[in-house]
Amino acid sequence: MDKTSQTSEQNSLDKTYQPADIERRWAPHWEAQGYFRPSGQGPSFSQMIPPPNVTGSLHMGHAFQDTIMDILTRWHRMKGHNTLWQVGTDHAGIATQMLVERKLEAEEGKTRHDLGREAFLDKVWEWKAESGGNITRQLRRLGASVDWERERFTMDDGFYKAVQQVFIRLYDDGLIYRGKRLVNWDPKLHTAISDLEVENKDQQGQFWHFRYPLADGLKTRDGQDHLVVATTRPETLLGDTCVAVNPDDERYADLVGQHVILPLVGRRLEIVADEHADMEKGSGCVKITPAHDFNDYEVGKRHQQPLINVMSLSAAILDQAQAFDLKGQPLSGIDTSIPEAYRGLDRYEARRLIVADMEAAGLLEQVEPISNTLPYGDRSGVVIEPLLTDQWFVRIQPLAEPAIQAVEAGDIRFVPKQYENMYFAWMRDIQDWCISRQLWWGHRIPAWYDDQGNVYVGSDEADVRAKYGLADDLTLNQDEDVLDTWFSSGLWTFGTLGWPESTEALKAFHPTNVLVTGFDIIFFWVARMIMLTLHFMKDEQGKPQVPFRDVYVTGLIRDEQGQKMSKSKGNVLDPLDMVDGISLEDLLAKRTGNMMQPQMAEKIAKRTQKAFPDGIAAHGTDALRFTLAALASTGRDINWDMKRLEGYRNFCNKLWNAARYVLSNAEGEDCGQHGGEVELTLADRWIISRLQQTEQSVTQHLEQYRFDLAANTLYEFIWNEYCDWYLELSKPVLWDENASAARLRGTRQTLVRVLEVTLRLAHPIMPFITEEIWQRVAPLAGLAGETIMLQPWPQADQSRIDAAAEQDIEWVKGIIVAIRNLRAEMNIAPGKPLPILLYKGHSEDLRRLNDNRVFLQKLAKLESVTWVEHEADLPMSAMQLVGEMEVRLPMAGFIDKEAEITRLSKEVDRLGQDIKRTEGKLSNEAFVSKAPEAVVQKEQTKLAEARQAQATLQEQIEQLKAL
RNA sequence: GGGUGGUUAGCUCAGUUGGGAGAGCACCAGCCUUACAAGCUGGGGGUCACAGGUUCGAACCCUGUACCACCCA
Repeated sequence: MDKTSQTSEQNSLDKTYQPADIERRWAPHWEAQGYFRPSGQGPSFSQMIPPPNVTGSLHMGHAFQDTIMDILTRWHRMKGHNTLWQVGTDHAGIATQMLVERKLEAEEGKTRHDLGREAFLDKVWEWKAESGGNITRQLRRLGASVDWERERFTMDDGFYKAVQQVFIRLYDDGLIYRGKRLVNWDPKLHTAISDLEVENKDQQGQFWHFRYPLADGLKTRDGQDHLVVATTRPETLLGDTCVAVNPDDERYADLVGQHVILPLVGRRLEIVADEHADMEKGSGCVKITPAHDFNDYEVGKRHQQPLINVMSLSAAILDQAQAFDLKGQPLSGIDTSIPEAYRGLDRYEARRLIVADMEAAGLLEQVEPISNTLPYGDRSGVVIEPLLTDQWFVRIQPLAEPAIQAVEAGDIRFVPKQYENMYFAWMRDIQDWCISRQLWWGHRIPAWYDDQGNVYVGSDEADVRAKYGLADDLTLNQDEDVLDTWFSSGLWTFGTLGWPESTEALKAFHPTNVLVTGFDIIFFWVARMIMLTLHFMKDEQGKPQVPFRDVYVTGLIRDEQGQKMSKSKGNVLDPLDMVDGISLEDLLAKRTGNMMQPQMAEKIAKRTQKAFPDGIAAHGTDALRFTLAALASTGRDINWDMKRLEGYRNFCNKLWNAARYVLSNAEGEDCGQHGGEVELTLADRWIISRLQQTEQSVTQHLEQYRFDLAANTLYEFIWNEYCDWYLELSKPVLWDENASAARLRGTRQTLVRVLEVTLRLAHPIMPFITEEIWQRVAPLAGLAGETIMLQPWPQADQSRIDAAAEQDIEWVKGIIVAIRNLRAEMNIAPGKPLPILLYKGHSEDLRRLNDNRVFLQKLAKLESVTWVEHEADLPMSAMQLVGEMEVRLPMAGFIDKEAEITRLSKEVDRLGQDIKRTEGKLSNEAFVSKAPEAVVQKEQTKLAEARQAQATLQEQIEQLKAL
């Protein structure tokens, strides 16, 4: 884009702020100019985007985090740092595979097995090519200043190499092992999942109490010929191997070592003594099914029990059970037959039938309704089954230890700090991590097997043969499984910078400075990145490197009702719909189309119609970003509020119009950019002073990750100080035909320069509008530069903080507000010129009056201001106090006597309450003697002032009454 | 059951070593005042969840309770 054409085509800015056109011009321009690349100069600042799912789209949570990351990036870039924000996407194994499978089913009526592995993977890549641009398009629209030239994808060859390396090294270090273990098995998706992908849901369930007959004619102490065990999953009965009683339970002490007969099956089950049996619960006996329950597995291990698996990968009952020892080796000599009636039944059908059969056999003692929790797969939504399968695991303990220490030692800092506890709690109770997934889409495990089932780990077949000295004719088959997606994303910070090569990028940008992410992902990702990075990355002294210094944890964006946004609830908001706007029809189509549960569509449509009867208006990217920044407080939940967005869109408009005012008064005029004598008015010195404090404050808030406070500070300064007061104060100067050239120059210069600095301060939050305006304002401020985004970050100049000017302006504002009050309460038209008297003023008041008479007359619309020395010169008048000075408006023609008395009485009452409270404090001996001197002093001053003001007003009332 | 966070104006939320309760939006009244009606001016509105405690003084610190949310079992 040609910059000059852009500025010269239009002579003035549009009357209202039109973000769409501005944003579409600047985003591609910045990128094309290469402004997003690291400068190669100055200290490094780097962060990695948490890679979103490549085929997904950004939701509000992403927009929130990406905005924060961009604020940090732009801020550091302006501070002159060598800034890298690295972007990329994640292959998201299970999510993407499911999506493509569904599409395949819908479009071709085929399953992935119909296609075969290779053809299916081609389909996934096709889909990625088609939809993978979504995310990056959205990021660009949000103004994200990421270095697109370094964009990475977790399935890129280079990254895959890093993943392989990590796997191989961990295996060689003995930190990865393979074994037949119980895992969380998803019977619908046919894959193992990690504990983190399991969602536990409360529900009302049933506890079936079964009688297991004692073998060999034995009886319990109280004469029963059976033990009672209870279960929520009767179908697992088929895989029972023993019954446990508590070692301290005297009721069954003499039965330990004896047997019961497993009903329906007929197997003899040993009675074992184990702590796991809870004496208080039910009968105190518990059936043990080591192959189908995590707790039972541990019990079985303690008592050398076999593992008897009775379920298929689809959670149906097998035709014949499989028995294994604790090492996962097949066991012979155990009766693994399953009664014919149950063979092939789905787990729930089997449950019904087994309960019925037990009841028929008189072995069902009772059915107890209980509240329990069931584990669901977070992707499939079906109940997870603990299942004995061959899987790969990471031995986590040796990795967790240093990862805990890194946070304890402060090498990694969580912001807000409270999240460290969450991290510690999880890390200290961490289990080995199952990293294999029975999927096709993902990083294939670099392990090969020979016909004997021996395992060889290496980067490819040739490497394996060389490494293990295998004969060329030995047949090798690669493991069919892929790695958990989080295994690869755990390498994100260094894998994207070229590791395992020792690259310049790694040297410059690792460790990264900060990670911005949601708390829901601390375990999934943050913890794993810390563990893996510490293990693999060492600095030049060989000290383990952290992946990032700070972890800034954001809250979760919810809808207006505080509900989590989700596709199935139909309450998701696309950040770009906030930006561009969307009609109700399109929004409905978006929310109800392509649903996993179409029956929800009607309900969602209704809700959507109610929440957005007119669709969503366009607000622009800057307004969205500002809103997100303003919402970024330390809380855990953030309820999205369209009203806030609207408010901040209005704020953009305010800034826009302020710029229009400044430009209309400065363009083509002498703004001091070429030198010349400059005279600064009180208002000029005041706004410059306030600007320094704003710079200081915004910078400090950004340093502390308080984006909300930074945004508030900017809002406050721009609207309530620059616009409300300074622009108004500049008018009397600019419109004064007799104003000196130096004075005009000073005011124009201040208008322009303060705006220019403010734009830079606001740029990280609102990149587009600030750039657009800056292009016009910068030359007037005597600055050259291609873009605001490479200008220096403003630095406060302490010498320009001017307390005297601030006090004087407060005085001016006090008088103006007093007069506005009088007008409003006396119902006097805003434009009617008023004659004002000032009485009982001090010499300081007189000085201020003389200095600021013009400001007062213009801004308060005064006919005259008269300084009165003697009471005799005062006509009857309405009154407002400014400090001790009385601002008086003669009543003739303006004032309703009764109304004025009422108004003053209200004020007297209010002061009375203040006085009472302050007197109470000061009459408290303990307060006066124990509170700090300054606090007591303050209260005393306050009391004196309030008393005096009250007396003055009271006197005024008396005088009015006497009239 | 264990843990964490929260409860402040009608709504969404600030409140930084304890010292006169704030913002935006909404509401009421008046204004097209030559940057802005996406605006200007003025105004009403809160037992800071509840109960104790510490303190001269508590929205803030401590204890307990209730409710909400999330995490874990």
